[in-house]
Amino acid sequence: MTADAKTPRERYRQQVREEVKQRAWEQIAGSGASALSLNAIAKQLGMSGPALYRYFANRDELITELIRDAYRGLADAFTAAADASAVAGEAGGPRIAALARAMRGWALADPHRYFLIYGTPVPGYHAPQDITEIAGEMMSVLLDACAAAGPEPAASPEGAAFEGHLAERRAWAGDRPDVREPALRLALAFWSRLHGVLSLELAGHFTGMGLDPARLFEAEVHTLSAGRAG
Amino acid sequence: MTADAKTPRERYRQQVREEVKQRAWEQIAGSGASALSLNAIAKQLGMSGPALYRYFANRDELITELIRDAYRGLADAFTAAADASAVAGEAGGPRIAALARAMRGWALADPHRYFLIYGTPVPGYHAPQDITEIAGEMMSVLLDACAAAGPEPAASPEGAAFEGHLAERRAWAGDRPDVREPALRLALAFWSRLHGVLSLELAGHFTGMGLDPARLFEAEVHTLSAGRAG
DNA sequence: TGTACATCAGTGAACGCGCGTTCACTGATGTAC
DNA sequence: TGTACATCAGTGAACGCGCGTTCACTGATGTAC
Repeated sequence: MTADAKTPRERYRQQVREEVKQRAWEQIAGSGASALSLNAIAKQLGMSGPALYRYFANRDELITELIRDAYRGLADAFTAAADASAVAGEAGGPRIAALARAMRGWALADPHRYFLIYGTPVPGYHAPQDITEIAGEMMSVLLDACAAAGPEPAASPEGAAFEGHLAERRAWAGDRPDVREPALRLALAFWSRLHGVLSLELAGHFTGMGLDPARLFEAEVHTLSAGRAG
Repeated sequence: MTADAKTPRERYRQQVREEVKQRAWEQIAGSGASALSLNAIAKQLGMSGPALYRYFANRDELITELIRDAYRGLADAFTAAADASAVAGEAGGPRIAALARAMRGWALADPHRYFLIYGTPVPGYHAPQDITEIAGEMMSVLLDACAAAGPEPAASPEGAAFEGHLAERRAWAGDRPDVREPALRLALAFWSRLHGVLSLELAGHFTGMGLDPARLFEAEVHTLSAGRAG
């Protein structure tokens, strides 16, 4: 009953599913996610259109699977970066910077995969719960790094008020009393700032301006990680 | 030859064009930009499909027009907010905060319009030059506010190095020697941070977490505008 | 080891659909004398 | 003011296309005795 104990048929099934998804990604890279066509994928695989219905119930299931894989990939990239950082003896700011760079590297490796998660939302689409859980897993790795960086409580009254708000809305961080509000705040800044600079880069808004996206990204990383314990 | 000296036919033409665009927006709001269909728009307007070709050369021209209008709208919102802020006697931080809130208000009024500019890029699409110019006009209003806020040069070596990079890549700011590098830096932070928090909000990533997007936005506005001359 | 049966991958035809776009045409509106 | 002509909005038919999906079927692979 282990994952390896598969019949040849099951193994083959899974292999074809993977090939279908790979072609799907190629198609998305070429013409966008909305243009994804089951028939076109089948043709590229040398089979007839209806054959794909042996592997996916319909088009929506394939897309959901792609989104799930995208989340899974980003979560794994985060985990791998955190582990490597730990092995290297980093913590605090350097650990946060490592996560940031892992995020950018993952996004640059396949921008369409990134946009499938964080791009224009598909009207009417709601991610199934297991995908939400993967997103939570990702956030958990980030929260570990942020908590370990020992961020100071906000100095300004506005900042303190914001942390008060976060104290009331802690559900998204899971049941983790060790993660204090300054860490929540740092994690949210990490997420939204890096997403901001990264999505502008991936969409090409900087290249038209003659700016170097890598330096803009590093500048934001610096604001998040500089002077943190580690 | 003024804009008002229009023949009735020209006036009617323009009016129908506007109606077409309005229906196009409604359709985008309902099923996304990629599902925009000329035939469906025509049906909603009570005319046959081919009739639209009297008003738009093809589907691409209509989409480009929508994108142009979106940029125009955001630029106008910026200008209006800057003017109102000036009338109110604000400058520095408050002026920057006013621009930020104008940006959010504009985006919330029609999220799809926002995503048409800043969402997932359409593969192969390149905006015509006049659209780039509108983007520059928008940036110019932002730069005015940033320069007037008198931001201090970066304190850290990394920050200084970044400003050195910006000094070499000033083309996007136009020929404006009055705008120093700290102002460029502030404008880029404004743009990327607010886009980050705003696009996560519009895509619904916060609501699932139980967070209040308005407070997250204001927290970022605070980092950009607090303690600035004004 | 061989036979009988069940499982399942893949095919080809078909359904209904909506798309963008072209074309030749009708009929109303505007213009010139 | 009236007539002749040009302009132009809008129609309906048609083209070719690709889509998602269903269905009844063939043939290969695996399973049970």
